[in-house]
Amino acid sequence: MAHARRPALVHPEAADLNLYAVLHALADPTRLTIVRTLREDLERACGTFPVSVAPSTLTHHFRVLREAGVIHQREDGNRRWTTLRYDDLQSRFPGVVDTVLQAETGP
Amino acid sequence: MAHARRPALVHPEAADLNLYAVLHALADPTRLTIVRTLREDLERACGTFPVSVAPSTLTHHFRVLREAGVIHQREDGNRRWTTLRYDDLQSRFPGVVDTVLQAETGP
DNA sequence: GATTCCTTTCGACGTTCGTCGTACATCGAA
DNA sequence: TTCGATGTACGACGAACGTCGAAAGGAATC
Repeated sequence: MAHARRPALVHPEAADLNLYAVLHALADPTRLTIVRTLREDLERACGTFPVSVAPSTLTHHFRVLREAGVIHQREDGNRRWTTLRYDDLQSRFPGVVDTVLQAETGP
Repeated sequence: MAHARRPALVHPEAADLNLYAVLHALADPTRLTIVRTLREDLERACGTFPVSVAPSTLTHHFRVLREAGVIHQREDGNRRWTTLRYDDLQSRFPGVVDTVLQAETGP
């Protein structure tokens, strides 16, 4: 049996994604910056996002995004790699992510 | 000089609409129901929305929507008529309202 | 082993949220 | 003028939020 490492990361099923939770997750500048970065870069480690908050605050924002089903995180040694669950979001809430990102930057 | 009636309702300018405030305003079932109703019916009085919360709670939700610039309210005697600021929203954040409403009802 | 790096957990803080009941103000109608 | 209908203002409540610092964990490296 494998050693008990960190507690396994919880990701909701695509079918369980909740629109209100997703909208709430997107309604924050720091988190929307994370989403935008992932929309362009596919996968990144936690510490490499262009945001300026304390590390523990960043962890909090990642949890909000993860529990809303917006991002997926996987462990890899020391690092935690993050991806956008774009296909799941697109299938449940078509166009929401892109429309919101487009709205943030302006026309 | 005119009598001091109710305090005048405050509506932000279209140029001042804030995406995070709008998303937050939409991230609630009661408020999204209000928006959907207005998207279909143009103008309604406060008490005629298909929601089930206390009147004072409804007033709170209207204030959140109004201060985010999502709705417009005008006084008319006893009543307060509410409309969706669809054109303003569309010009500042194109597609956001319709995409979100569509996402709520599902494919 | 010791050290360093990346990230989390915990506790704390002030703020905001969604909800409600009560009281109040206004208007139109009886 | 009195009454009912409409909607607000206020205060309260528990819960959640966004933020941070301190401490700790695990993994990689020395």
